[in-house]
Amino acid sequence: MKQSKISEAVVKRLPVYLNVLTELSKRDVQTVSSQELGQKLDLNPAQIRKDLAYFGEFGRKGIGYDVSYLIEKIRQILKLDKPLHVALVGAGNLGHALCNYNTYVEDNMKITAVFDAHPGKVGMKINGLTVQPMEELKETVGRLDIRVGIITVPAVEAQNVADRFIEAGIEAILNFAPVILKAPDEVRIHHADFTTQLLSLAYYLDKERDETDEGMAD
Amino acid sequence: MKQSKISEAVVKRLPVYLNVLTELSKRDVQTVSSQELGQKLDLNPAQIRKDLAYFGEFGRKGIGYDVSYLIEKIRQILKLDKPLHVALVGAGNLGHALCNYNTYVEDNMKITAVFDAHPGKVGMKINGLTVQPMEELKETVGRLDIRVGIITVPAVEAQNVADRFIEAGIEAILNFAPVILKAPDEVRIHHADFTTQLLSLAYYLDKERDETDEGMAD
DNA sequence: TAGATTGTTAATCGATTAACAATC
DNA sequence: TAGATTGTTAATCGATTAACAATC
Repeated sequence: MKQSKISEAVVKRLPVYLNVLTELSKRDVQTVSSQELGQKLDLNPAQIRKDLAYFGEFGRKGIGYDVSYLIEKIRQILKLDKPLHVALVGAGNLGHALCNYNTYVEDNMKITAVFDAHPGKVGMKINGLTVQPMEELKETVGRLDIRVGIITVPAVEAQNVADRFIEAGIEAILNFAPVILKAPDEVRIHHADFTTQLLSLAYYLDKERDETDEGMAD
Repeated sequence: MKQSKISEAVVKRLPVYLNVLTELSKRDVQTVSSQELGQKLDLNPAQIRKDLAYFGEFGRKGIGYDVSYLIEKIRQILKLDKPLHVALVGAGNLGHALCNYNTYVEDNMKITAVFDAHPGKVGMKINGLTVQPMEELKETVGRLDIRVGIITVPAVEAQNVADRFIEAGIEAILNFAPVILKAPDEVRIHHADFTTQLLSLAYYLDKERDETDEGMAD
């Protein structure tokens, strides 16, 4: 388990595998081959086998992978075999959306505290949780053993929130604000800004439409 | 302009550049070097120069890049030099969040129609837009020249929405549901499911905490 | 002129894919 | 045994980085 060598690309695919496997499990599928998985996910079967092989020998030659067993193993790898507590700052629409999502709950990841700097938001109930003021962040994070933070505040406030998270001992942050956060190397930061994703999509639009209609556009 | 050769990695970075450049522009910064950009974005300056050089010679040796000019050029590359209309299906919290975001508006990208399959949602006002029933999707997409679609519905409904989009002639889709969508090759699909992103974050948590506290945990 | 910085080629690094022996 | 499929090594492919001539 020389985890140091495992690339980000591999790690990013693990939850995707988990996703499909959970689907299969619900449909009572017992066994799956790398080829079947590859088809479903539009990935090369060799890549899937290689990804998994970084962490151990989970399959059986000639047979494939046992769905339940592989789910269990991937959960272990992702450290989702124990409940993992998450804090969220920013009780706007996006914050609400994330709190109401419960896909990750069955994966042992759960948002257990919500904060907002604006007094108008404090006290609100979101999916059973009460929005707390920022002043309570540090104490709550410690008390509930929260290790992951989500930032869903406007860009200007994001770095400040990150600093608070770091100060409180958060180990990893998922940032939805369109800002590059500064943080010490020990704190893992992932960027989930969808503005960027949306804009990049435009590149792939058919040019023809512009070129062909050049003269008659408008 | 052999666009065929440009990798997805490069295209994904362009909006990020645009972001920082817009920031700089607001602060009336005239000129920026690849080194400065690299520092801000935590990227190798050579990479930034190379990315830009795929599309033309936008800088001046010994000087750097003119901020406004580079913004203009990147907008052109991303086809954001003209207004680009976007439709969104799924008027839940996430849909609301995206509609209220206006970061991309200054980038010429705008959500101009919102749909929802559930009668309870139809007629709602979101940021000036009225939620329409799915039946009106095709007609509206045609009339408003909408070319990009965003899916913010639950996983089970996502493929159906995608099919409707494709039927209506949408060219690119940003999908927030945790499902791999099937679509013809001409339609570009980007995956923006944050469940996956959140789960992968867990991998990077410090194991020590588990190992050290092994005996005394709980 | 001297210093800075681009655009670009060459070198490096890393990730994906193909191929196949091992084995269920 | 024959067919299927893994785990893994080797080959390929692609992306990042270094280096430097060109030039502002």
